[in-house]
Amino acid sequence: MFPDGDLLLDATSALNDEQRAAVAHDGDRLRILAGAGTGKTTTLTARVAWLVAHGTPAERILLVTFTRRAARQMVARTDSMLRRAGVQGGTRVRGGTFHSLAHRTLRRHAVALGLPEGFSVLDPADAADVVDLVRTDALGDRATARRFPRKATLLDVYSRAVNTQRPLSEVLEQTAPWALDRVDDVAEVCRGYVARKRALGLLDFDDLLLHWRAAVRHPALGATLADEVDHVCVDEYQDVNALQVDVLAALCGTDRSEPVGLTIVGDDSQAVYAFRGSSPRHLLDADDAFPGLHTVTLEQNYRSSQPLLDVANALAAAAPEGFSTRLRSEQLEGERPELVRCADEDRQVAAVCDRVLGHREAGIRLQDQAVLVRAAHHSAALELELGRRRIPYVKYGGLRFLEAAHVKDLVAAFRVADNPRDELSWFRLLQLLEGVGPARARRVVSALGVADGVAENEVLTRWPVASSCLPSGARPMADSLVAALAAREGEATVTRADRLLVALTPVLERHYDDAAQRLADLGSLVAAAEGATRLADVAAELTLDAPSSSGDLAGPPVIDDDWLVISTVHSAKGLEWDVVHLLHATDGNFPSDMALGDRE
DNA sequence: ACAGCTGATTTTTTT
DNA sequence: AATCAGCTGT
Repeated sequence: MFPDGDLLLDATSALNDEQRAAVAHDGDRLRILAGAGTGKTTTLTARVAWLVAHGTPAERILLVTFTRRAARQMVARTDSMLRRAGVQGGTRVRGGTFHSLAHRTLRRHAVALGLPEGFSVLDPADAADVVDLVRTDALGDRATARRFPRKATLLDVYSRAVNTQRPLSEVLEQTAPWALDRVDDVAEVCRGYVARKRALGLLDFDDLLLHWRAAVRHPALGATLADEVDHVCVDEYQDVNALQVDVLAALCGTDRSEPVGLTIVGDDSQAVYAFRGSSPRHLLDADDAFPGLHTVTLEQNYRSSQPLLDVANALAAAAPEGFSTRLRSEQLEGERPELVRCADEDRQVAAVCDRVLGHREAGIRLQDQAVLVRAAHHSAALELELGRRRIPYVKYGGLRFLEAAHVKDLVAAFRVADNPRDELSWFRLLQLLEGVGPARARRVVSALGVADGVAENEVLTRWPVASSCLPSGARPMADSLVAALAAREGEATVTRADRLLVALTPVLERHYDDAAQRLADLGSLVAAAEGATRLADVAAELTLDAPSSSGDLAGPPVIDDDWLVISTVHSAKGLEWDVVHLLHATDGNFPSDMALGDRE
């Protein structure tokens, strides 16, 4: 019955020779070095189709990506290809980001792994809040000559130490050298953070990977997990870190009874996540980790003209090591990139606006143009001017929807509604009230018995007692908020979400100067609760599968049906436009001067 | 004792 | 622009 001729034909008919060699490789260790714009997604999709045509059930193929967008796109494309070829229903490729796959695995096997069954996942901002709690506990008001590292920096230091398995002092020297004289305090905060996470049943992003690794290395459970998979495909392999390689090595290890195949795709010249422990070394040295690895290189570029690629090739050739793929295009004619010198930021903004409009006059929609920046705040001046000129735009990267303070407030309400023992969310909510700061919030939380194992349904019954810790001015708002927390029989999740928003509204109005603007965002968060069974799931889903811009959740801009894209370079990887404007192409930004500390 | 304010300080990129 | 440390008024 196999191979399935139609499927194969559909998958491979439009491929070039390089791509076909990759797709039809008949071995179970394949590395595809795919330069930018060489049809990587097409090739990987076709590879999946080829595997299915040769007998691998689609649902036993695991597709691992780094971003939710890539995961969605890849799964959708393989799905439609399989459907077109008439492969029978129920067969969907399993796909997701490293972190979301880890999350799913840990949820299913929490008990076997010794994790609390209802563990919650901390996004980096939540994690920073935990660090903040721990820091005040651990340090008290120890007098200091110098400023102590901020909570986000502390978290970064901790995370790097975990991901790279290096001593704290070494990491600190690299990331926050000015605080070296306080290693002991930093270490104490880290220890407190770990203890607190354990006590509260919380996992941060690093923990997801750590426990996933433990799961696949577990003698019995690891075998079960590997038995569910026949082939693993990993995209953007140049961005994996040591922990992720460990997971793959365990899953696809040679000691499995049924060998699990592996296809990795990457491009060492597109490695941009070294700051979070990734290293293109893992792509370069993949043949050590996976013996018998076969390599195919894709250099035929379909995105750009040759003059543009010449510039990219020249830059890449200067890299001290790596595969140095050379991109070629069939489109030999074309313009070279234009370097526009601007005397100051105002003139840069004006120049970009004029060019964007000029291109639109020439028939290129705003959607087919993009402005790329190295750091999210680099576009601030441009955004102001776009606003003045009424040019609609969507921004990717930078502050995420879920990181905005007011969004976190509503999410905290969602979480408490589902799980009244969520100490962190209580703590956050209470401090929104007038006259309530860390100290009072702490007292209320402890009066509720949140920390000391009071049954979930009993927490709210303690409210009348606990609320006596609040100043009288805060009482009415607090009471109505708590009244909204209780679930009602047969009530839809969206209705409940909306009720929470209504109760929270006066609180937010008092707390934020620009409340009107902030409240406008929150309707879409309530809408996201549609169809979810638990409110906390809305938060968890969004934590790991966050919309990449507020636009994703709020819908496209209202003014127009065409809009310009502003994106960080990081968020733009893999996308393409007809015209791209790069802001601040100056020393210190490309590359960032913060990345110039060492040779790499 | 505490919340909330003020002025100084720091500032990349993201799962 | 967000965060932090120290200050001030309740």
